[in-house]
Amino acid sequence: MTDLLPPIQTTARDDAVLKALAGFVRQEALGPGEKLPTERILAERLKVSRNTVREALTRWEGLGLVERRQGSGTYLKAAVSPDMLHMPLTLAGGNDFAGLMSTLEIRRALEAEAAALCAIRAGKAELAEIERKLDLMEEAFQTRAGMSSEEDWEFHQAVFRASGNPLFEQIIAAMYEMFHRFWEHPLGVRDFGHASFPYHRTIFNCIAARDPDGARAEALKLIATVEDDLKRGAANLKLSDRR
Amino acid sequence: MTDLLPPIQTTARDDAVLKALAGFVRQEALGPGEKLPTERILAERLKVSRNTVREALTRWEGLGLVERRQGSGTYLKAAVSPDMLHMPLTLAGGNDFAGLMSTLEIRRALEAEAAALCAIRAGKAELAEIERKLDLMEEAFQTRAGMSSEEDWEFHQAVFRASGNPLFEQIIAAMYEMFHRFWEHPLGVRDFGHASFPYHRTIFNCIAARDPDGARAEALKLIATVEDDLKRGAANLKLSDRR
DNA sequence: AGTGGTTCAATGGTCCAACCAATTTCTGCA
DNA sequence: TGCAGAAATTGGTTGGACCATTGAACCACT
Repeated sequence: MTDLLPPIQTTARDDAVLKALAGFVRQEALGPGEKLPTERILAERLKVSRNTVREALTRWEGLGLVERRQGSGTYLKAAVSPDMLHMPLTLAGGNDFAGLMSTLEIRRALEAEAAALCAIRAGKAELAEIERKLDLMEEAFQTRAGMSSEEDWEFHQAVFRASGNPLFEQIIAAMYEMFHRFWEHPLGVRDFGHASFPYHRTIFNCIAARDPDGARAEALKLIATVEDDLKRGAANLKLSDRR
Repeated sequence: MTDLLPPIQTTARDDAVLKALAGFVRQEALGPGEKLPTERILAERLKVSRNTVREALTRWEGLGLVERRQGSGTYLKAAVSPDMLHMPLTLAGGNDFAGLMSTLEIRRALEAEAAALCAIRAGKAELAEIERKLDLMEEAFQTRAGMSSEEDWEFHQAVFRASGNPLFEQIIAAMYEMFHRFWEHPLGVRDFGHASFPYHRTIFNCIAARDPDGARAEALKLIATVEDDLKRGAANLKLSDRR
């Protein structure tokens, strides 16, 4: 019945500090990379203890909004506005074949959707950026005769960014991280990722042609090749070297 | 060239504290709701200052893993294992409607995939559980003449669980939480969710019939109705009451 | 001019010892 | 037995101190 009676907040110093700090960042128009006031100065200005300031900054650090460098200062790592919404996502993934497949299933769903949305929404600038990343990737592929994780990932990121939905990039980044956490060497499959190579351009072509369904289909094919590689790798070494 | 020279880590007390604490939780087999040692005790046992312990716990609190109650103690809020991946999602606010649509786009991608996987993998027990939740939801719909968030969510959860991939439930739970944080009152749409009602059963029918493509299609229709409700709501009150 | 070493102030990281505020537990009276 | 008040427990806050790292200024030497 009385569900809408949130407990009153008699003490919430850290939150108050963060609110004030967010306001300060906005007023000063601070962007990523810029340095914000010293802990000691903040403590003095806000009339709270330095410990309280530190707890507040620890929160922001945990959210990836801020980076603290001892001896140097505290720097903004992302754009911060007073009305942001944070939702911590903690994934308890198993470090085994099933875990890898789990991340791939998520990627399959999200990459397909993101590619389709991208085909609908990407502007000219975003399109150009994607093509640039694609060229870089293809060049790296020719030069080093193999897939480059770095350039490959940057291409995908460009697509996610152009999807107009920031959540895609963030969530898939988590999947990517889980995937790479124990994929230090390619599971014995020497040409891991080779098969996925051509689909990068086909995805881009569909996006450039404003063909959402095509983009989705090509993205699905790409993920399918990765799943295939993974299964081959699992068969190869039977996952004996668990991390 | 020398890309593989990561900066060395000379100090990382709080991380060490969290690692130790995670190990403790695992060894003691502590679950959600259970109380963990006092800050003072932790400080003494780990031979670190209480301040350090507090910074570590502040991190976990920010991640939603733990809840601190003054005068009472610190309690686990979620299962915690030493090898978890934390990925704070942050939605740069501004426009409420855009934020809601962002979460819905993720849901569209994941719910469709989960429903399809569920149609392939669900066992008899899982199928029965889903149907039970469906019955409960339909009963609540008749009784209260409206969608019930609670029973509706439980139905979807049952589907995700039966998908065989725990990541679906975890990620969509985060989306669900974000969605409800925006949607404190139903945006002026009195029959929000009504249109989605019939699709719950059609989804279940497809799953029971082992029809992945059908399940995916019905899930997409369901999300489409929610998006529709949302757009209606946005048009209604023109988003004048920004939080 | 430039290279490398030294000094020194600024800054985040840690520690300590109190005290405050909310909660829980215990105690003693009715 | 029941309950109000005292006492202990626990997270929240404060202030002050010191350590470790950083970066800039300065200096000596080539």
